[in-house]
Amino acid sequence: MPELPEVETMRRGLLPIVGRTIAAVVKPRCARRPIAVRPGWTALRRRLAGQTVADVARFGKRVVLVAGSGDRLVIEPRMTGLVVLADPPTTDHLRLAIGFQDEAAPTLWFWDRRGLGTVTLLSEGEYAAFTTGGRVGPDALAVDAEAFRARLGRSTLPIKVALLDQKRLAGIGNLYASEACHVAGIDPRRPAAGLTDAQWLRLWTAVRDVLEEAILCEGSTLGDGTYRTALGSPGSYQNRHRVYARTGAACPRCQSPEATVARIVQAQRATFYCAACQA
DNA sequence: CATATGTCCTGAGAGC
DNA sequence: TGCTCTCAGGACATAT
Repeated sequence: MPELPEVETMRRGLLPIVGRTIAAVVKPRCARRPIAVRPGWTALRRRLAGQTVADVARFGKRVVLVAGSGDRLVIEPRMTGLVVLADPPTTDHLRLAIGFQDEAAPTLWFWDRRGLGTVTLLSEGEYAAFTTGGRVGPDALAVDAEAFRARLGRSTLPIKVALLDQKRLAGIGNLYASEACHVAGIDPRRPAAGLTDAQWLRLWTAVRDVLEEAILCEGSTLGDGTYRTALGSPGSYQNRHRVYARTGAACPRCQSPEATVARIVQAQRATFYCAACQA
């Protein structure tokens, strides 16, 4: 499931399209129900065709293609979406194709097996309103320690559940929330509002360290093998997971056979942690 | 307002 | 073997 590091990796892999001119916006044949495209395919074609790609940005877990006009094409991969310049994993589940005037340039594909992803075209003003309007919080890598605490610290929710709330901070998903709590040595069940000063600093640092290390590893390709970089290669951070999906394994910090990774459910999502060293 | 729950979706894997 | 069932979880609508 693409979270901040996976989406940032996609973004970086898409940078070769900056400066290219969009020739066509295509809705691929799709045997299944098409994904949500707002405000509609006709508007996408009319407003994007002929536009130069000025930048490829990221906001939380969304990829943002910035057109020369100022329009932003916001792509949300959600669970199984991929934005690639390479061949998609399969020839079905193709959701969007963008071709460029340079015929040698590869096509940009949005592929999404489960079809939960969305594509939304926003004007410059609409995008500004979206990123500052309170529906989504600031990017998890864009906040300092004080802002990090301010966004999370008033909640009585378990800290791991609060980390998942995109209205507080954008970009952290289920995998990296568990990993960050482990690195910080904090029990994921602890109410956010009860963390100590030292724990807030450790958690802010851990979130940054985990996300940045995962970006360097080009994200996590899980067992289903779905996630790929924009050029089609898998990530490698799954080899460094400390607790995620490692139920029963020895805790990498305790290094003791008695201290094993536990799996619990919080807010209908799996949480992994070590009861021995996460207080 | 804050928090909780149900919904969407496909395919892998378990269990019989 | 082949069927059915469960599960994975990001974001949002709706309920409390």
